[in-house]
Amino acid sequence: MANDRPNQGQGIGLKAVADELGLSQSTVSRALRNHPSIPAATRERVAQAAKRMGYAPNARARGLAIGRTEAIGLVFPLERLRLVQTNFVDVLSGISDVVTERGYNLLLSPFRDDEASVLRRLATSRMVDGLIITRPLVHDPRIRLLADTGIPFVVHGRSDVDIPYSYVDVDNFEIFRRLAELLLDYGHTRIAALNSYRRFRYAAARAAGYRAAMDSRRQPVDPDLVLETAMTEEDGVACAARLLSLPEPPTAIICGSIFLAKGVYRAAAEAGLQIGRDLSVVAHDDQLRGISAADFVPALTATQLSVEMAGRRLAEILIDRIEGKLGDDPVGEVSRPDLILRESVGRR
Amino acid sequence: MANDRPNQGQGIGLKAVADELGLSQSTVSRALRNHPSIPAATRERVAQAAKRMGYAPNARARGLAIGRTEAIGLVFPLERLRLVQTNFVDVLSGISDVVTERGYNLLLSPFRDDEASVLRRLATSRMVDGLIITRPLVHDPRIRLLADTGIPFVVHGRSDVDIPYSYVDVDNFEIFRRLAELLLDYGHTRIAALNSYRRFRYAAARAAGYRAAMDSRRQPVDPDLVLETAMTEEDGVACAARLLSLPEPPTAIICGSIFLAKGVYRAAAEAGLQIGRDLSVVAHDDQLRGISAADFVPALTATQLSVEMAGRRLAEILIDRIEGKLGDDPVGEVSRPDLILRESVGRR
DNA sequence: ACATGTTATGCAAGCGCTTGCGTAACCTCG
DNA sequence: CGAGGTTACGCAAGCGCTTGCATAACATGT
Repeated sequence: MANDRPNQGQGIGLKAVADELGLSQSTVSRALRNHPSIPAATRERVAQAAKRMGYAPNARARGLAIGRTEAIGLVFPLERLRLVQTNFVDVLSGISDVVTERGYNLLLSPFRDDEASVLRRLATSRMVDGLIITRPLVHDPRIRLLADTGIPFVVHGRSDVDIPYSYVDVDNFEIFRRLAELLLDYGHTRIAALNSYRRFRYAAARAAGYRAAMDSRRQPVDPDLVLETAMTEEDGVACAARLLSLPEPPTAIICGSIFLAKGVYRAAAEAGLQIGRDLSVVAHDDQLRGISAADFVPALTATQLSVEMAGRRLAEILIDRIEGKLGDDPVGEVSRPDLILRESVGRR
Repeated sequence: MANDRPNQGQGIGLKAVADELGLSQSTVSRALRNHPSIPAATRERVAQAAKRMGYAPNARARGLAIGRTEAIGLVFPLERLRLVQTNFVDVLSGISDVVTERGYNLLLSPFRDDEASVLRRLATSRMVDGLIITRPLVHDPRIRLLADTGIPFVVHGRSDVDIPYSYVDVDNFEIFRRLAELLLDYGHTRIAALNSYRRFRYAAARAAGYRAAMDSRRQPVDPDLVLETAMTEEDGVACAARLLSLPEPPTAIICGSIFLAKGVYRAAAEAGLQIGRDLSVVAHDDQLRGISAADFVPALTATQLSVEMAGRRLAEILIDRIEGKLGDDPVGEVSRPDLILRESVGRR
């Protein structure tokens, strides 16, 4: 005997509904799942009874039988929730939406330090049908790990690994390239770049984009003008202050995030500089809620891309893959930014 | 035939390990779960083999067999993630910690509008072993709904319903009462209160605490001084501005959250008022990360209680309950605030 | 040497659902 | 009116694990 308290109490099972109607479990199951072999009349009768009796399918048993849980997992470092200024919750929000629409559940797995083991456990225990991982490094070991387990997964961002995998990414190279070119077009040459840490693939790509733009105009890259920093307002203030106190300060600053830009605006105000005239600022805008480049004073020129939409696509691709709606080949989507010109840039 | 692709491919099952060692599934299962009837030697042999072969228990099958999923669910409105200033992620962080420690998983269920159906589905499908709900209303229908399904659950906060349930709460009455009394002790009588919306039980309790303090000193409560607002910095600025422009402005303000207090500080600065001298401010501090009452200038006098700890307790109580470590009676914990005196309060 | 323990392990049922296949009952038609 | 085709449903196996009970092998006491 496995269980001393079988399906009783609150548990209305398929069996109970079947008995009530004088049908077999199979028929009830099929009727509820709209199997074509069940005539509409029966299907209706069953639906009624199920509803009346308060039948709810047991997700555990169903999961075992169909070999799926109808849940996907999201693994991320605990700090990403703790950070006040982050695009993480916007991604999460996009994912949640789709998960809800498709009738899936979302298993959140924050980890403190040992991500690999969390990932492996989740993947091999078949607790979820698929996984999403975020912020890949330039060479990210998680991709191999997941590929080895055979679980469907999709990466928010790309990584330079030699195995195929699915991803949703933005063209980070292009983002910084266009931002830099815009400033070059306006006659700036001392252009600073506030970028994230280059161990992350997206930051590395942005650095390359910046360099490409400078190279194409035969402008030297001054290492003092390229800073690696976290993407918060405070860091924006600090970086801007540092840049502005340089013997030969930049005339324009590219910000990797809108939070950073906000900080730069603050620092400029404190230094008595007017944005758009004394200092040009451009940024990449993830279109997070609660903060908009258009509301900056002066309005901030920025490349723009919805990170919530990225979250949606991540979930959609993953679920399609799980349900076999995609072929066997991984799919990758990279969206290119729109550049919205506003008032934060002036001629040098 | 239920499944055309039985346990194969990546799936190393109990059966495979058993065959490898010439043992039965039962023995391997018991060995892995440290059942006392298995001698240490065998247990060791099995552990080795399992590790070597990369055995990972199938969570779905285990869940069905033991009648538990070893996962708990957290249901909350999607906006709570979207809000920039919120204590939600701190609660989440406490919950995550415990869930990880106890080997459970966390199923996140954000909902857009129809919370009841999300809740019911989660509870009846036995997809999770227990649920946490947050921010109860004064009379919250979710409690009855969950109680009816029979699933273990615990509430972050209390509600005035006539069925027993488990909860973790803070003494909100006491928080506002003490804050008000402190100000009264300093000679203030025109004391404003920035509270949340009174449909939430915690806000109603705070309102009552404020009133009790005023009543006990025979001070009239001026309705113009009691505001209902969201708990953000912006709202703090707006409310303070409104209060200060009153014909007879308050000399002291009680803030329901530290974000609100931050806004009040800003508004006071703009109005040229010095906190602690021209205007006294006190607040309740959930001890969120990234913002501390001690770091305010001047340092903010506040009642203090860790909301992350509340998150931990919620998860601990829920899991203990699931595992039957608690009796059948619900447990409730309400913590009383510490009041930390700093420099934001002066004599009237 | 035999009854009685003790120890180490296996058998098989069961968790609640899905699903391949089988089969009555009914219909259609030459 | 019987062969062949539908239609509507049921049987039972199986998903991978846990666990109550049975049992074989061996040790112990008299």
